[in-house]
Amino acid sequence: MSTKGKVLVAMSGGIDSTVTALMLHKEGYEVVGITMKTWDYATAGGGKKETGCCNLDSFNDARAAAVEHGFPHFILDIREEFGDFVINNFVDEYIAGRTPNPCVMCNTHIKWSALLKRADALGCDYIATGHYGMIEEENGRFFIRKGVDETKDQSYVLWGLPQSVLSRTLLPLGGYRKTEIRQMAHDMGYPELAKKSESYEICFVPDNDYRGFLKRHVPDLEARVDGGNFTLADGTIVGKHKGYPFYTIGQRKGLDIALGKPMYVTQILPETNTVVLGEEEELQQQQMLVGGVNMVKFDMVSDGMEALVKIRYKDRGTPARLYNEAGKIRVTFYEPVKGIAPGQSAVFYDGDDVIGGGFIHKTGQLQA
RNA sequence: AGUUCCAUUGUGUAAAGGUAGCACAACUGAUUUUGGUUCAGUUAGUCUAGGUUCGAAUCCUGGUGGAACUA
Repeated sequence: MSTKGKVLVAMSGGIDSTVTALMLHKEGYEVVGITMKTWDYATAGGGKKETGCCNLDSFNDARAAAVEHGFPHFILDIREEFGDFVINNFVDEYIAGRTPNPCVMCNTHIKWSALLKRADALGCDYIATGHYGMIEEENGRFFIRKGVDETKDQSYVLWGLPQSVLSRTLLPLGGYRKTEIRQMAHDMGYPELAKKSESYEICFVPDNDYRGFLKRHVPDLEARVDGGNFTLADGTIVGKHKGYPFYTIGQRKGLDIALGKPMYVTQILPETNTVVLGEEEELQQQQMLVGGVNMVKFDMVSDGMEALVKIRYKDRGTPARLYNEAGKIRVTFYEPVKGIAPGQSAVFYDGDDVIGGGFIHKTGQLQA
């Protein structure tokens, strides 16, 4: 019956993953659904989220779809690994004065390995998710290509996946546009899914208040860091802030300081609990150093290689050249880029293909 | 305890007798599988008590508060 193979599909209960499962089922794959429990919503409060990469709220929907179409569905409790890794890393990074991207950490270190482990146990050939991206193979390497729908492309959050995982991953939505997926959900008999709004927010911060989450998670943090100085680049003190972990590079809103011009956070200095503010031009950087690199399309960066580099999720990318530098990659942009935040992911593209990616280590003029 | 100057939304500033406006901040919404950005919209002010005037932020008097100068 499974002419195409057996596939474990990560189902959140949202529109994208549900359509993914049904699409593969229709195509003749033997589908097994799985919903990962990453975080305990009962204790976290909130819960009006709809589709998402990792929420449990609509896990009943996932199960219902599986039952209706006659394939099995499991729940996988990965709260422990998720908490130990993703949440601790998230907190540690902010305390280090950096800006983490927990979705990337989860995809790279938790979600796919948990899926793969389960896939092996269940005898599945593949794993699949509802990400908007495509997996291609060339010269013996598997890589991710941007989804056809540029506005929904999620290749950015998948840069960390190793070859061993990519070779067994299916991303069936990558060739479609979101509007087509909505139509499919509708046609497949899930009109209410088709209407669900997009998810946002970090899955373990349902109220969208990461500052509050940090305070609750590290009880003495607030008292320890409250009342540091806002300064300008030249060191002039212009005000008091609520503690360096509660700010991020490029931030404009919430500074509660009126200087007549829009001011942005340009530097975070944990050692002195100082947050440096500057005008828009001061956010511009033309170089950065990227560490923790995972190569995807190619097995290495050749010095001077040209690439389109994204420094945040919704970023059209900026042309740059890449150079190897002591185990890291130095990126030199062709033009200044605004608000590069250490801790965020940098993803290198060759056209629509992900060459590789890493974490932004530092920015600014670097010694060559 | 003398003289002078000043007082306008949360902050900084416009309005030289005729609709109190701008920037920043704040709030709300749109956008977004991270943070952030961006966009749209909203709120909110003439220190106080009198006077002149058809009409006062604006002119006059007292008060209050701040700044500069005076021995």
